Amino acid sequence: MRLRLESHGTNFDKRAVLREHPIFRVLGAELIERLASYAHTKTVAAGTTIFAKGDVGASLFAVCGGTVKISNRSLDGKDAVFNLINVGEIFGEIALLDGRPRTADALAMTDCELMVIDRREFVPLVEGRPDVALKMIEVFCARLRHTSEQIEDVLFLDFPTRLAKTLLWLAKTAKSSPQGKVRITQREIGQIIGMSRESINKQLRIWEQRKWLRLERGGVVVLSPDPLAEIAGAGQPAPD
Amino acid sequence: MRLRLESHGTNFDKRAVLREHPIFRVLGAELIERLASYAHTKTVAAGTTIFAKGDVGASLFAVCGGTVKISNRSLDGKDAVFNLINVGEIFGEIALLDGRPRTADALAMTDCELMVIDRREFVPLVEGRPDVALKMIEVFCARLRHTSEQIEDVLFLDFPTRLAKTLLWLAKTAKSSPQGKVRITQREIGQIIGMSRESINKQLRIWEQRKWLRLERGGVVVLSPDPLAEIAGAGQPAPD
DNA sequence: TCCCTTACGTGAAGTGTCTCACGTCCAGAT
DNA sequence: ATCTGGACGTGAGACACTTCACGTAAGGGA
Repeated sequence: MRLRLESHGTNFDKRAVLREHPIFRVLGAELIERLASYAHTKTVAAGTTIFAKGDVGASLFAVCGGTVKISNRSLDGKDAVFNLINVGEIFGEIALLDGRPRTADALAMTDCELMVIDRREFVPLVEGRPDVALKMIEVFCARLRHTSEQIEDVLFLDFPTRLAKTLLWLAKTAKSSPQGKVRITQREIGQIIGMSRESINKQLRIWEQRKWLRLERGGVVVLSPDPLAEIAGAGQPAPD
Repeated sequence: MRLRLESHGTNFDKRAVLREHPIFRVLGAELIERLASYAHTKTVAAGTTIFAKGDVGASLFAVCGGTVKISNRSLDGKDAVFNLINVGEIFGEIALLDGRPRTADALAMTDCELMVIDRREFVPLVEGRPDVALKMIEVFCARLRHTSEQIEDVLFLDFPTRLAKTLLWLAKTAKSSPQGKVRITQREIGQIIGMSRESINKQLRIWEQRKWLRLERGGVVVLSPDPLAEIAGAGQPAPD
């Protein structure tokens, strides 16, 4: 594991992050100050495991920089990616609030800057501030909608449709460079939609020949999102 | 659709249900009284659609009797069952709290007695009572854990393992008569785990020949749960 | 009582995806 | 400058599951 990055305490402004964050900005300046004094920051290198499934640690993480992969490894080594968490989002909120073991692994895909808030500090805050509780509930609702949609997709949609959908999601959501370039390996795409690397490759090559995208080592450049969106949105027919 | 059941207002004690319910019993007698006066009851016959995906109605349902199926229909008519809700549980909490359209269909599998609480009444309650908010968050956490596990299962486990697991879940959770008899059709089992009726039938017959269970019209009787539990728990190998 | 719908049982044929096997190319390490 | 591991490309074969087609049986309504 490379260590290109040193962990040196606070290297970004916790208060600013909290003030800008959709969940925490409902707090007044006073509570933000209080939270910021509790929270500590953490800088981790790409490849670091932030927590693993089964861990009992109960903290909330806010991503201040980088991308975190929420995934899950089966007994025979297969990986399933549930979600990618980017700047301004949070993760680990389930174990934070019910105190039970973590349901998945969290892995830093890139070098990451994280803010860590502990259950001991957060739960009293929620108890005293119903509006924070409601914000958290909103987060849970969004997660639940996302997860339900994932199940739906796996059960209902065929492979090209899911791939198109995932590609667009990655291009929109994740760390895509200026012109829709998504930095992700084909193997990782396979782990997100639960298919083999080879299958991903075959479909992507078909689309590359149609000039809808361009394949590079460690990345995909989406050239024309529209036909992909049509496939993704079509729901059933799925032309190819 | 038969109408063996008449809908005649309050035919069970709302207050008693609220007092006994894991979520609502944290409220004092006063708030229970207030909620009970807001909530109305509803009795629906088996087969009734309680709400459909895309509906904007924002109410919470508590099941006071019967079983409700939370499912989802694909464009080509396939059904996926996300969850079965039994006595003492609630459903519809996502749309209740974020006010967005329903993510799934809710269908009465049996004649059902429901209690309905509206967003207008519930949200102010949550705002005023952080402990209720925390209880709701617990419900969300449980849902999220269940849903994540479903995804894991679909992606990682092979067919017999999933079937064994589902069978045991049904026997424990659902409306099983005294000796592990589960009242469910093979088609419905297929919809829960996302496989064809024929595949379900073939595997069940293998197990029937081993005397692990007995098949009946509209039901499965689990005779010896232990070997099934072993298959379900095995995780990967999956003997058959 | 006779339908007629629904559920179960079962084989044959078709097919999508995985696995395996291989080769190529690139990037960073030594 | 070479080595070496990872990522991509691509075909052949295997196999699990689906679909289709059919038959049987049970229950409910007219």
